[in-house]
Amino acid sequence: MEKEKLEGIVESIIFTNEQNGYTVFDLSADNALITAVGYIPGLAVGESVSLTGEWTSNSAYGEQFKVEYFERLTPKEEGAILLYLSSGIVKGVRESTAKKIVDVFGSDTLKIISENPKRLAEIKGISLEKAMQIHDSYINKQSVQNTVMYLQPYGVSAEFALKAHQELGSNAVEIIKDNPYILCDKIAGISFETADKIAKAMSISPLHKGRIKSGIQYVLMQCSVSLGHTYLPENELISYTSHLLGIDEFDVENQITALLSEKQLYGFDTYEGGKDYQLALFTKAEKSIADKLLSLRKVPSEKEKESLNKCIKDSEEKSGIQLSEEQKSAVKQAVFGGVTVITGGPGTGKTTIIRTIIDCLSSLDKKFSLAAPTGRAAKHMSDSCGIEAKTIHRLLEIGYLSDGGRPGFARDVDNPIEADFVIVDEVSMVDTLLMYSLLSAVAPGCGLILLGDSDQLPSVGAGSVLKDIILCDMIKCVKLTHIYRQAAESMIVLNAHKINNGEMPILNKSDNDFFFMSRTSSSQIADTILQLCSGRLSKTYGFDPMTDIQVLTPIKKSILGVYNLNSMLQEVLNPPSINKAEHRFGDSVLREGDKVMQMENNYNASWVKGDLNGTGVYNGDIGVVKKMNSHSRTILIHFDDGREVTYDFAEVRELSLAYAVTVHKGQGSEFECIVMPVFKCAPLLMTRNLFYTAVTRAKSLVVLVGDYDAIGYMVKNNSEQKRYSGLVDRLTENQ
DNA sequence: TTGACGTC
Repeated sequence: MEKEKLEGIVESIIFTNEQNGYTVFDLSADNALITAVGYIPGLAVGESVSLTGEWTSNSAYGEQFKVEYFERLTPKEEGAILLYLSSGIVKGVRESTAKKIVDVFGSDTLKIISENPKRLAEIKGISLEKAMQIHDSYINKQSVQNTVMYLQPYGVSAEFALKAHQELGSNAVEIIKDNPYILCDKIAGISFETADKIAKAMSISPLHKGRIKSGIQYVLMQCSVSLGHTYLPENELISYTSHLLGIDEFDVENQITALLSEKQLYGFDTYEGGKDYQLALFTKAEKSIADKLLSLRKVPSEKEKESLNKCIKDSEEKSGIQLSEEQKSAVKQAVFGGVTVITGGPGTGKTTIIRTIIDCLSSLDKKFSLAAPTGRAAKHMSDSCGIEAKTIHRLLEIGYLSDGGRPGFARDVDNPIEADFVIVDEVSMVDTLLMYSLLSAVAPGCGLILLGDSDQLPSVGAGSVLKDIILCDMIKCVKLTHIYRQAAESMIVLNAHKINNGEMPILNKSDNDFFFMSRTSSSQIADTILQLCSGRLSKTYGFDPMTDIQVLTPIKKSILGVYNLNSMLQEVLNPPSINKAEHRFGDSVLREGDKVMQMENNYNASWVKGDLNGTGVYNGDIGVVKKMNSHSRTILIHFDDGREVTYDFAEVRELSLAYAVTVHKGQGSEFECIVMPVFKCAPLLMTRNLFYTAVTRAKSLVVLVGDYDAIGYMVKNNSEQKRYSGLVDRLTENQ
């Protein structure tokens, strides 16, 4: 996006969050009234500001200018100064006082307030005490401004500069000059590179202690982000850090010791006699997860288990599905075992078990909440259980905390989830920090049921929580192995097992359901996928390209990414026509008849479903573009559960074409037919888990298109097992 | 390189 610069006068303040300075206001610039949003604390009507940022469109409020950097132009002439002081921006000064001061000091007013405040007391009605109070209030406002202005040239946006000022106080600039690294240590969102840039500009020594300490923590953080580690072995930490900072390993070791005594870092002895080092954040998270899981455990009594026999029987009659002994015992354990993990591959009956558990909990009059890590997985859970499931973030009520405005969860230790049971699906995608937040919000005594398949996609964030819980052998895990799906003898299931064992799948056996088409270039792969989806598969198998066939790909960008495949698929599956209205926005087009997915939560959108109506469309909802109206600038979307929602053209950015989706979004859903490009992309994504997940989304047909060697690479790449995580040790120590 | 989230 192109950065734009605007200058103008603040016309009115629409909203201010006093805690964090987030402000919504109208600005008159170039004879137009503009709504702008951004972090500008204490902004007042009448102020002149210069804003840098970009245009955004907000679903509920339309076009808005999002401010990243700002400059307040200090008012120079008397009228402007009077307006400025009258706005209430300086504590202790209202309109009448402002007028008195400006009458006396004219255009020197602000200079007097900041440099020679005693002179204010010359004015009748202003005591010396009040004069000093006015001075302090004005200087404090200036210090916010100074911090923002000092940090902006280094690429720190107003939002983060403000956080720095809040954290460091009115001497922020002095403190930063003394040790710029305090910025990346204390303010989430300011990077080590930014702090290092400021330090370089000030010629701070590369051996500055603050620099080395921050470097160590930065390396640990980077390794968690890019590799999923929650700690690093000593030798790796020292060598990466000394490399990054261009200093001696010995100097790094010294500061590790310092960080340990400051409790910023924790050390753990390894079995081999070495040391592992972990950021305090992850130590706390892993310790809490372990403590909570262990404390939730209960051993169900025989009497309790028997008491469920009738509920289970009723549930079986209702669904017409007979549960095996293995499944019945899983249900009993889940209902009375405090905390239970249920794992199993596709077709092993997890959905049947969740439904039965829900029936039992309902008949016991228990309150329960359902959740999953991605929007699409939550949607799938809702559909298969007939009860609303939320993303974990939504269950925890993500929002802005009152203390400083960082995003945070409203549900926590002090305000736990109001339920007797919390049931979470697709737990393999839950990372350490999210699990920590989730478990913190689970009240003592609340039942916890975790379901997942540890062979499927791991979390994007650090840790391998589900694998660790299974591995530690301290929490009751029910492992479902029997495959109930009618396709038990199909090649899809057989190949899924082969992939899991690191073997090549069997391809192209005649009369079967697992095919590979060799294509060398990206454009050949894309062309073949288009042919398959637009005709070949529906001719041969009778699949409906809109509902039965799903293209899954690992990435979003490049020729074989979601964006491009979607626009190519749109061309063949729903081509332009004079009968179909369309709407262009950004690089994309939406046309009547298109298959779309809602990509973010919109709590305000209202829907209609027959006689019913309500509000809210959520990330992962899938639908079809029914009608477009270029006069009212609206689009009607028909969602697959029957809800109809009218989108304003400005809201259309929340939608994306859904002919192709990422494998990550596909986890949790099933489709008749999967078409997947197999090609060399980012090695971190070319994993066995990803390939296994994609393949097992298919109920009756898998078609792989591309490079045979890429399949081999994915099958062999089980890099996810190489994540360093301390959770197993926390779960098993002291037991 | 994948996911989640948002104050008028």
